[in-house]
Amino acid sequence: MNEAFSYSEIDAYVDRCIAITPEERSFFHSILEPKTIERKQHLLRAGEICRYEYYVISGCLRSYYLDEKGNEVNIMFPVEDWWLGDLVSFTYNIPSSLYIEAMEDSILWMINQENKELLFEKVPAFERMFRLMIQRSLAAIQNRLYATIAKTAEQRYQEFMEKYPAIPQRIPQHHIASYLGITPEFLSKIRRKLAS
Amino acid sequence: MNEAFSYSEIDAYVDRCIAITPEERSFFHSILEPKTIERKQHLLRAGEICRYEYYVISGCLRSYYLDEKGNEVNIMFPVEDWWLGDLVSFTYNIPSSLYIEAMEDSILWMINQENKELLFEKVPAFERMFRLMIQRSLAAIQNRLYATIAKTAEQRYQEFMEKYPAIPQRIPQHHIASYLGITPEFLSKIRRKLAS
DNA sequence: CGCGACGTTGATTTGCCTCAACGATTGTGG
DNA sequence: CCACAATCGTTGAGGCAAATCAACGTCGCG
Repeated sequence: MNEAFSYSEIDAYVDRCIAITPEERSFFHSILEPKTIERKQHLLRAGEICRYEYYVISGCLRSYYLDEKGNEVNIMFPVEDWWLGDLVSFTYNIPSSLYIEAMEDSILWMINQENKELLFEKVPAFERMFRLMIQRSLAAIQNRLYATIAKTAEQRYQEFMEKYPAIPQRIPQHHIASYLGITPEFLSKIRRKLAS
Repeated sequence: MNEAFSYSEIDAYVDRCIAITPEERSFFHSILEPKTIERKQHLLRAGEICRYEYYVISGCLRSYYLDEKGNEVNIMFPVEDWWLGDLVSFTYNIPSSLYIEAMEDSILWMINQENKELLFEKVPAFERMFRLMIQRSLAAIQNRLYATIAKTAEQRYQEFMEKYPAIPQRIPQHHIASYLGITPEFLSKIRRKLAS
């Protein structure tokens, strides 16, 4: 394992959620597996079972699915200090409907189902950490749903730019349009309008 | 406490998620508080802190928020065997942005923040049960978001009818329209089209 | 250089909203 | 038990947000 795989980021993440002993931390470290992925490569494809949950040390990815017309619909753009994976596929061992593609060369920690269970048994506090993580995801996706239902594309775009000002530098605009639930052409028109 | 407050439904719910001992079950029962609410009464209003999580023994409710124009936007229609509450408000003790109204006279179990923590300490398996519950909520709301982004109102209505065929008998149509993110008038037109 | 990926622009179409009006049903007080 | 209001669903005309389609300019890169 090379030195790009530092525990410091993920340790800081853990410390923000729960308090653990040095021994518990060591055990946690022991079940983390390193993973690197190059730009344009896929971490997961629809139909595969998602065997891991991933923590992003560095890099940028996108998760998406294909709608019935075959259009890619972007779900999220995980960057540094985010967790990602297909929780449903991972938990129930069923084929995923998601694709995950690296948008930049990325460095990740990964943890498999069996070891995650083991971790929960040995250190129940981690059950809490993951519950808190899911809870935050739930809150975030709820807000996104309400925005999609009740707000215009222009408002959603402005909120996206406020919330994730760094993402547009790393992700092509047409992918952001897809995330917002609009066409690239329409996003372009929104930007023109806002610029004037 | 009268006999309408039966443990059998919630016990069955627990048993579907985790295995516990009779003593653990007794402790769980000891922290449940009974609650009845009449049709048209509110269980929660925006601005209040959500002090409880609720399990529905019987009845039907709706949770909604007000968008910036003051329109009610329905979020879910909890019925028998569902959990509800405002997780964000409950967890972080911040004012809720949700309203919860009973659509029928309803019978609930409720559990407060302090006792929930106590439960997690005494019986860690419950941390798992709540994690699984949140996980299912997350999966459900994700699907709803993707449907809202990528599908037409007609498709969403048909999926709603397949998934919750019993709800339309209990909830007025204009509330279902709001849940689907469309106007009552447009839902009416969709129904006319589908009927022919 | 030439090709593919990306963003922009304009013309046209469509999904859904707004507003206004109108029955049908339910509920409620006199 | 009736009268009346409130609630709920429907219908139609018109309008707007956003999609579709097609064309074009730019940039980075093999």
